[in-house]
Amino acid sequence: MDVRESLLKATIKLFGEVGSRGATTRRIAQEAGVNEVTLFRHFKSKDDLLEAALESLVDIVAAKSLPDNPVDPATELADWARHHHKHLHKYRTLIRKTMGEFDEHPEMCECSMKASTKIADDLADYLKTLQLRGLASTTWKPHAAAAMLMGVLFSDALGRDAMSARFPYALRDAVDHYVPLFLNAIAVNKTQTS
Amino acid sequence: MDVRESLLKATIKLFGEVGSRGATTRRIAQEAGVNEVTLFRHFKSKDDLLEAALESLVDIVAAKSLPDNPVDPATELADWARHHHKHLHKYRTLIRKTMGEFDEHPEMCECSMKASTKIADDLADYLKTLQLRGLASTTWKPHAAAAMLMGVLFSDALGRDAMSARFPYALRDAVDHYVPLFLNAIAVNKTQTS
DNA sequence: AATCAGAGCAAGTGATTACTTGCTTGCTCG
DNA sequence: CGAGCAAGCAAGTAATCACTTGCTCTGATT
Repeated sequence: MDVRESLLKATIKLFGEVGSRGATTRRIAQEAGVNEVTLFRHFKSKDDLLEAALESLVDIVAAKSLPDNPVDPATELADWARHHHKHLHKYRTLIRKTMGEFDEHPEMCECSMKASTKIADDLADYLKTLQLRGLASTTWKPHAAAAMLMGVLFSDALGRDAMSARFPYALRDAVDHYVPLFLNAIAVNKTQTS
Repeated sequence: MDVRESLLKATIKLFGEVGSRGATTRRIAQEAGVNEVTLFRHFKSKDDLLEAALESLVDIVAAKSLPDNPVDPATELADWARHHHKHLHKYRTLIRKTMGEFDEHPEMCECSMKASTKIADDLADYLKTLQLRGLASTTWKPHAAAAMLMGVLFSDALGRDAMSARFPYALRDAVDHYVPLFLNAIAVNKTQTS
């Protein structure tokens, strides 16, 4: 594996475990299996490395999107929610660290925020289409509804290991509890699929 | 003001700004207007001080609770949501830092998690009462619904300064968008109040 | 065979960290 | 007056941090 690539990978891993101040250049180099000096030959500073590492990760998350032409909102939203809930949970420690360091290093976290905003916009667009086609009520704002679904997925994925009492149902069943509630919230016309 | 008290206050302020690793004992002492040595005469270590500081803060949040006997769910939930949304937003930087440091210092954050769990339990109890009295649908689990409302308040309060595009409405109006959606979600019987 | 870029290694820089020690100062209570 | 306690102050400890310098080695290319 490329030296630069393994440095980025090691940085992401350590940053998720111990944050930017805990991920020392020595530990990163050791984790990547290279000399510390080599690290500084590839990146001009630690901040430079951190920024590059976070940017390299964002590409992965952007993938999954909702269909332009809604056919079965219940199923489509459930699939979408399951996908993003899984991702949020997988990267939960890293996301927690990113949030904690936002106020000190906003430029470092900017790409993460952009990714999250893009996902929210996609969802809001989809919800607006539902409204336009008469598949859902029109009493709510798409961005507010999007915030609602994303909010519960986010806080579940990030909070269930810290506050297990707040989420007394299995991780894999979580989305099945939230999506029906959300469908009620936006008043989707019931179109049973089986 | 008491020396110990001003140390706790300074710790909370700095921790919210720069996290535990950034809040050095020197800066804390300076912020509190006391000598660094005095800090160590009151707290045996920096970790000891941090834990005491976070604990001293939790008492404030516990206050507001929902009525045992629901009369007007729409108004009661809106009041409750506004109150907690305000608190979450006020302490957003501190909460972000706490989340970021959870994996490294879980014992330090435990009291925060307990406070959050208590609030969620209160809400879940209230929602269960709504179900028992026939004021809402019974197709959902109280904890899942509670997670939904708290989730959107949480992610709005913590995310709107970092991702303003995701929340294209004023902070003060946010709750007014979320609560109607939530009332739909749990299918509260419409009881207009005016 | 000669060259040269990329990586390792040993050592060291100056700054900063949490925390300690020894001593002095000032306030309060009897 | 005098005892005792709480705080300030100067200085120092050992560790760790990001980052640099100078040199050596290796392997591919020309």
